[in-house]
Amino acid sequence: MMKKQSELYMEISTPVDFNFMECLVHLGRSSQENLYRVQNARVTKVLKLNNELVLFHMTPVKGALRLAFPLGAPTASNSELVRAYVEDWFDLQTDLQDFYAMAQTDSLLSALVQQYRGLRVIGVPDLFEALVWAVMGQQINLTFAYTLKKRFVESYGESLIYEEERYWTFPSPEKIALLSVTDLRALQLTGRKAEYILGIALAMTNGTLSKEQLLQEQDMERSLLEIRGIGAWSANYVMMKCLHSQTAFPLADVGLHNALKVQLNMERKPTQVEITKFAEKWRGWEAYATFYLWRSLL
DNA sequence: TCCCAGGACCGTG
DNA sequence: CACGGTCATGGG
Repeated sequence: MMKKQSELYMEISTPVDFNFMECLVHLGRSSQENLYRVQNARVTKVLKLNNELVLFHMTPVKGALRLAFPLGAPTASNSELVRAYVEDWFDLQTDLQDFYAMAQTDSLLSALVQQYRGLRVIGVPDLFEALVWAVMGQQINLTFAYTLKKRFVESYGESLIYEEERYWTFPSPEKIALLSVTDLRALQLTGRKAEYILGIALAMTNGTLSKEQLLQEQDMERSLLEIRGIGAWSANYVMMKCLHSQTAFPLADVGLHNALKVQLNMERKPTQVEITKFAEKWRGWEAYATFYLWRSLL
C-alpha cells in the first residue's frame, strides 16, 4: 500500500551545540565498519525492532536531523524506537554549555573544542554491542578489532540489501549465547575473549544483565566490573559510549595517551599519574574530554 | 624481526 | 596490594 511521502519522513530536532558533519568524521573512521554506511552527509543503518528489520537514513536539515525510511514507513512504535536510538546514538540530550565553558579555561582542550565544536559523544546504544566491542578491542590494534567485528557481525547478524549494499544488524545475545568457544575462535578471537563474549551473551539472555538495570544502578562501574572480561578500561568505555556517563574516564586507554602526547608535544606518552592530574580540571566532563582528544587523532 | 596494540585475568610474593 | 606472566594475533 502506498504511503503519502510525508509519512516516510520524521525530524528530530537537534540541540544548539550540534554539528552533524563533525560527528560524521568519527563515524567514517573505519572503512571496515558494516553496521552503518556514511555517504556524503547521509548515514544509513538498519535496526531490528519488534522482530522487524527497519532501514533508515538521516541527513541534516536546519536545526534537525531528517530521518527517512526508504523501504517503507515503520509502525508508530518502531519509528519512536528509531527516534530514541538516534537521540541515544548522537547524545542529543546532553547540554554541552558547561563542558565548553570548562574547556575554554583548559589549555589542553581549548583549541580542540573550538576546532570540533558540535561534536557529540557518538554512542553505542546497544549494550551487548558496546560490551562485545569493548572486549574485542582489548589489547589489539583498532584495525584488527574492526576486522574481528566485521567477521562477527557477518557471521551472526541479520542483513538486508538496499541500493545494492548490504546492511547488517549487530548479532543478538540470544544467538551468540548458543555458540561455543570454538565457534568464536574461528573468527580469530582469543579463547579468553570468546569466553568473555559468551558469558556476556548468556548474562543478557537470562536477564541478569541489561541496560535498563545498569542505568538504575547507583554504581554502574562496580556492576560492570563484576562481569568477567570487563576491567576498568572496558567498564568506563561502556559507561561513556552506552550509558551516557559524563564522568566515565578510560584512564588506561592507549588512544587517550597518544592524543595527550601529541597535544602536549611530548617525547613520550604521559603516565597515568600525569593524566589524572590533567583530568582534575575536567571533573564532571571526563567522557567528553576523552572523546574530543580521540577526535584529534583522526 | 620487533614492538605495539582503544586490557584482563590469575598466580605469586 | 602490587607486580609480572600469559593470552594471541595483526599492523606497521
